[in-house]
Amino acid sequence: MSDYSEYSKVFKALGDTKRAMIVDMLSCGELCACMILERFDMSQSTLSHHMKILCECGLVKGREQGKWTYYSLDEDTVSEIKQFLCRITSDKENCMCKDSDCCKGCDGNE
Amino acid sequence: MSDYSEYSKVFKALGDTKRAMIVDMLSCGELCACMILERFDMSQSTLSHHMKILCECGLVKGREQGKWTYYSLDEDTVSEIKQFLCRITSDKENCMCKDSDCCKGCDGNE
DNA sequence: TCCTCAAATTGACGTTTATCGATATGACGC
DNA sequence: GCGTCATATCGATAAACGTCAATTTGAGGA
Repeated sequence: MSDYSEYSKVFKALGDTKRAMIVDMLSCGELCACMILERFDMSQSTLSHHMKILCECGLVKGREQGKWTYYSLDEDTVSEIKQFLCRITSDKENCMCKDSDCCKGCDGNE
Repeated sequence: MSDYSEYSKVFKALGDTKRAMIVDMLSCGELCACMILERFDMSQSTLSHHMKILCECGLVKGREQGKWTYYSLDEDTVSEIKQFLCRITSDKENCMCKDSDCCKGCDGNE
């Protein structure tokens, strides 16, 4: 049904403080790598690595223009991950937990 | 301003497939550890470790009752993490990126 | 008071991650 | 074509992570 492992990549990406900050920065619009780098105390190779992770999970898109690479949020993925987060944290009428032998607690079940 | 590292813990917790599944299970209501364990192919100590991580980041609450421990989602944290996700992914009028030397792109800035 | 059972903790392991410096790639201007 | 600049990739390293089996803790029942 829901692809946990796909979205886990996104959560893993957001699980790093600096990557969460990068996402926050990009939420205001496209930025080129050097602008992002300026804001952080990290090497260029480390930033590049973080951007790769953000891109690979789908949260961020890269657009190359000459020497520069511009990054921006992928709004589709953003909205998907929000939906996913809502889905796994909200009660479901037909949840698997509602049938048979789950959600009764140990007492009622043994 | 916003405490990235606090919420990064929550994302890190959700970044593991199995923990995301556990959250999904708990969204339908309280469950005791043994019920969760039944659903997974993992050792009891591994489950206990995952539950600890989920509790420590605030996503899940544990309630001990006799021999058993019942787990449930902490709705406050759930709502906070949703808000945080929205915040870092949506455009902000007074975003730090809107001032001075950011968001102009490299061309306009050097 | 024992024994049993649920859960947490410990210690070990192999894997993944974050980071860096160094190097490679590829675009631009001369 | 040659330096320079922006990024990406590589290789190394130390820390963090997921997992298990074994042990400990603590509650309940005989």
